[in-house]
Amino acid sequence: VAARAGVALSSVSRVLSGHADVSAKMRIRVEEAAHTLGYEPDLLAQSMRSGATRTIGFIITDIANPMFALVARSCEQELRRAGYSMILMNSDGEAETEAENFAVMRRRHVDGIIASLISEKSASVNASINSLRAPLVLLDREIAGMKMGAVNGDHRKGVHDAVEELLARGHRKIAFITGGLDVFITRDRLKGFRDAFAEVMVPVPEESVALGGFDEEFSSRETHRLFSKKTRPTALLTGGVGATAGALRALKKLEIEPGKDIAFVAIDEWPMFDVFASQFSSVFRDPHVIGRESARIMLEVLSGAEPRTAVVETKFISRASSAGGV
Amino acid sequence: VAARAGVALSSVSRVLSGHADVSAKMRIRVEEAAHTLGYEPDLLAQSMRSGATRTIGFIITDIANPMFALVARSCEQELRRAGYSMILMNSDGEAETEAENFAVMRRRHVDGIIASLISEKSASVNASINSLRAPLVLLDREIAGMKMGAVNGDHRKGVHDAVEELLARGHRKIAFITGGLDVFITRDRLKGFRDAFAEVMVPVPEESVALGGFDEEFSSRETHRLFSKKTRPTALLTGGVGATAGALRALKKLEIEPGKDIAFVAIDEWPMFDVFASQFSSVFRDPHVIGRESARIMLEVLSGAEPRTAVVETKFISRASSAGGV
DNA sequence: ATGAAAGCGCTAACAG
DNA sequence: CTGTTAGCGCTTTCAT
Repeated sequence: VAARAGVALSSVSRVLSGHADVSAKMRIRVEEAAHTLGYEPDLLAQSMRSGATRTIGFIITDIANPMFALVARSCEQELRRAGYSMILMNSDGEAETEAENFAVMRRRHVDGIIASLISEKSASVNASINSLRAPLVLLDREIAGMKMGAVNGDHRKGVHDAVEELLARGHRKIAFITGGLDVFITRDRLKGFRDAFAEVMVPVPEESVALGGFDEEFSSRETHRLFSKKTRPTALLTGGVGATAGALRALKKLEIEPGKDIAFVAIDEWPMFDVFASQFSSVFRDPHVIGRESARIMLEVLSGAEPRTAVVETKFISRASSAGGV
Repeated sequence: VAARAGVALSSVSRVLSGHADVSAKMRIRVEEAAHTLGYEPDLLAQSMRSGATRTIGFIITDIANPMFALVARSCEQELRRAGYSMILMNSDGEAETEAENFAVMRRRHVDGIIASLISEKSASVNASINSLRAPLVLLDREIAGMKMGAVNGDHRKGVHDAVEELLARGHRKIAFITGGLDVFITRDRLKGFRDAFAEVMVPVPEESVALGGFDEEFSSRETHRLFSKKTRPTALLTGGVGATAGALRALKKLEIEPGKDIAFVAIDEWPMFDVFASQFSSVFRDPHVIGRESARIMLEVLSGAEPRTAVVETKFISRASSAGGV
């Protein structure tokens, strides 16, 4: 190392780690030497000593989901500014892969993990989490009895407002397609859905609710099933970009025009939404805020704070498409 | 460590690293002990010793660009299967940030870097690259005199075919908006643009070519400028998802309908393209192939192979929108 | 075939 | 205030 400044290595270390107890002379001398030698600290060795890698794991189903890509960007920015790097791993929708990703993160000694779990219920997940030494921040997931950070959307609100409007417009048979009940986000959305019906004392059309997956295939299949019936729903609500994509493809095939033949509300927006889907009502949440908050909570916890839950608002934005199907 | 199998640590190491020269008895005994103790190797210490971190840096402008998100997903999958992890860093369009990202990667001792540089020309980039010990794979960039891997689209082909069709339909004043000439991708696209004009002996409408940035703002501004003129172009070609988004927003404001008032071809597709933009002609390239190939080239180089350049085909897909504006 | 010991680059504890 | 020394968890000579 740059101990060729004529001093001991420990003095160098002290200077570069900004320790007190160093003379100005020493400081200058070392800094000069370090500079001319183009010295760069070896983060690996530092990590090994300190136990902290200044590395955060980011585990999601699929970075190609535009919502997650936006979250990841803002999260990475925030982490980077604080001197942390992000290790990205996709779980590809496989619980097994997800568990393996957690294991890799543990072996890599990441300082923390920000994750959107496939399911809160799977055994592998709980094993992964329990054996984790690093703090965890979950995105729209809730695991009881564990103290961890979280960023949760106020999904109930957005969905409630959307359904409220649909009900006011006279819709009764409202279809709702999104992921399964094994994740907080769906439970919260469903709550909004049910609450809106309850408020106007209308029974929930259980047979039109399809909760099973965020993937396009599930949504496409369920849309087909629900809208091929003789008495099809008059409105459709899809939760998540994948669900929306699958539903829209299916509707196209069925020659049902969303916003005209049926009322339609998309939960979550996607790239160029304003250009191509500006007539679509939506339930909006700001992915930038989600990413930023998840990073901030993580950084707080790493500096000793108690983990907290950030709630991100969702907003129903009524546009032309919710006026269809009447 | 699990030297409580009653043997020396070195033997344990030998067994777990699959070394030869170990008796079957020893192997079994150690594996058993390792298993019961739930031993997991410390990747950090391993890296420290071996010098290899099994970590690949992925540096791009913005993971929220859907094209890059798809590339990143496939790339990460491929790397993960080979036991490597991906560290993601966005450059946010800032050369300075990009350079800093390279520096962080170096300090982290990543085994390699896959990057889509902001510019091939900036001083900071060349400094970053030259001081890099790790192999580099570039995405659609070409830096002369350096031996490195690359994944380049055959952009010339796709753009050529698109412009050829537009010219055949009688268009002469064809606008072309995309990034600057300081990156291979633009130069290759421009070549296709020029070649198509040359083949039919028509002069290139230089005043309608705006090469300056992949961001929406640039594209939006240039679209405004070009299509506000008295003799506006009759066709528009936009290179990249950002450029397309910016142009479409501007056209909307100008009340010019792409595919009807003017012919329109988008280079690169985006999420739900098939649902909302199915009438749009496009120049398509498969991001999955790009991501996969970039990972493969990296893995090859890491196992001692010479870096190579993979060429990914691009395909002009003619749809209704290229028939507009005649 | 196995054990003992050195060392990767750094920081922290202890002397001086 | 500064130098010396031990050790993070692992792999790898070098002896046995």
